[in-house]
Amino acid sequence: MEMLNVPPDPEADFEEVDVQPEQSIALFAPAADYGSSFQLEGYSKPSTGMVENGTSTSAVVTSSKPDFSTLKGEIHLDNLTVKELQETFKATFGRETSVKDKQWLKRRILMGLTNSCDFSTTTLVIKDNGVVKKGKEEICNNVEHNISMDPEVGSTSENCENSPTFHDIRKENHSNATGMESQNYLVVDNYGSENTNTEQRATKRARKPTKRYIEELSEGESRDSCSKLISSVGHRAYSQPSTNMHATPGQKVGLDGRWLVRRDSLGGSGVQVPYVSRIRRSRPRENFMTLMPVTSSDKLYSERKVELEKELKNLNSYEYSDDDVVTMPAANGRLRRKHHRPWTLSEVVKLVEGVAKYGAGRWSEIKRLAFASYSYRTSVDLKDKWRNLLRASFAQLPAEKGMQSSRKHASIPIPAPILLRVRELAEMQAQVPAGDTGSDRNSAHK
DNA sequence: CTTAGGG
DNA sequence: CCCTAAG
Repeated sequence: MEMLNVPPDPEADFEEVDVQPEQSIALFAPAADYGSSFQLEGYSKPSTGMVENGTSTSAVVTSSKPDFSTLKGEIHLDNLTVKELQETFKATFGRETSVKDKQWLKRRILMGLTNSCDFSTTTLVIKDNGVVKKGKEEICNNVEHNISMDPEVGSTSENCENSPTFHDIRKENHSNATGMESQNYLVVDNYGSENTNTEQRATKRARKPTKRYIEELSEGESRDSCSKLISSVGHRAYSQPSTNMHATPGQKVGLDGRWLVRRDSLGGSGVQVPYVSRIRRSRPRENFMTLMPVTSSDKLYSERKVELEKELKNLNSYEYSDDDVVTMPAANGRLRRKHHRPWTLSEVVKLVEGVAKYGAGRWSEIKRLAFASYSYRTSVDLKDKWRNLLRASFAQLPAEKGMQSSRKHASIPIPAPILLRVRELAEMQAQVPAGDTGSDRNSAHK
């Protein structure tokens, strides 16, 4: 999605624009990135705290908006001269560059300061259209060394083989055309796309964080960054991109988190966690904006906004039109939807009978045969309810006083006889472990 | 699509 | 009741 969401052309430039002949290597930052960033603050005037995190990045990106410039220590790459950019580059990568393309320099520096799991390539010498290595062992050693400092990064051998160098060289061969005209596009978008691409190769073997993790992390952090931004404290290290939607509603960045991808490392593991929006969980509509070709960015953004508003409206109307859907405040303050359909006694009885007949675990079967008329009960619901019944029965029966506590898991007070029956079934089925065809149980139970 | 389990 | 990894 991220790929689709960004303008077609500018985005491809991760390979195309970025990988310019002379410096395909520079993509990758010094190994201990955070470390070096911090050091930078010490001796490198231009790069002081500049862009080691998303907030700063968006600050740079949205430099047309003065709001960010108030952040102490922030430097807008946009405002730097070529020479200054070159100095920053040097401070960042530990080597000189003769590139005069500001856009290119800016992007490199952004990447350099934001990547956290890449390796130093300073042992490489860049020359004309090629990359000359000082020696393979040397590089690998270097990589190894870096890895040893970061136990979470993937295998050494892979990193040597899949060194960014080779990828980049390869890429630059097949596409270089679209290049420059895209330069005026949002850096953030480029940033995002690069992340996506880089992620694929750099962390190929790392386990992908779950969608949920990503979303929740994103949410938490965007909240974070908002507050941090407002208070404007000096903690750049943890603030995140996609901030001030409030300050600048028409802002290109972040009305919809889906076209932002930030590059964070997951608990220092080097796994990259994209920044996503959690607005909608259902399937996207077919002709959703994100699939539209981009012609004019102004048009794009306004339409996006409209679309977003629609989306929100749908969401709301849905929640309020459906009797069974209520929003409940969750512990963390967010709203959570809940379909609450209290189990009726007859349903419980049906369930218990179903279990008796077909056996616990055959939820879909029970649902199909005994709950045909209760479309809202899914097999998962049955399973959940059974679990709760078990808990209730074992917790409550020994002493009839447990009544109150047992309701914790049961929507309705379950009559003791039923609970007894539940328990009976549970014990019986525990003795005769499943694995046979339900028919046995069926007959066994009259 | 189901199941099983954690949240 | 929700979510999601496994199968």
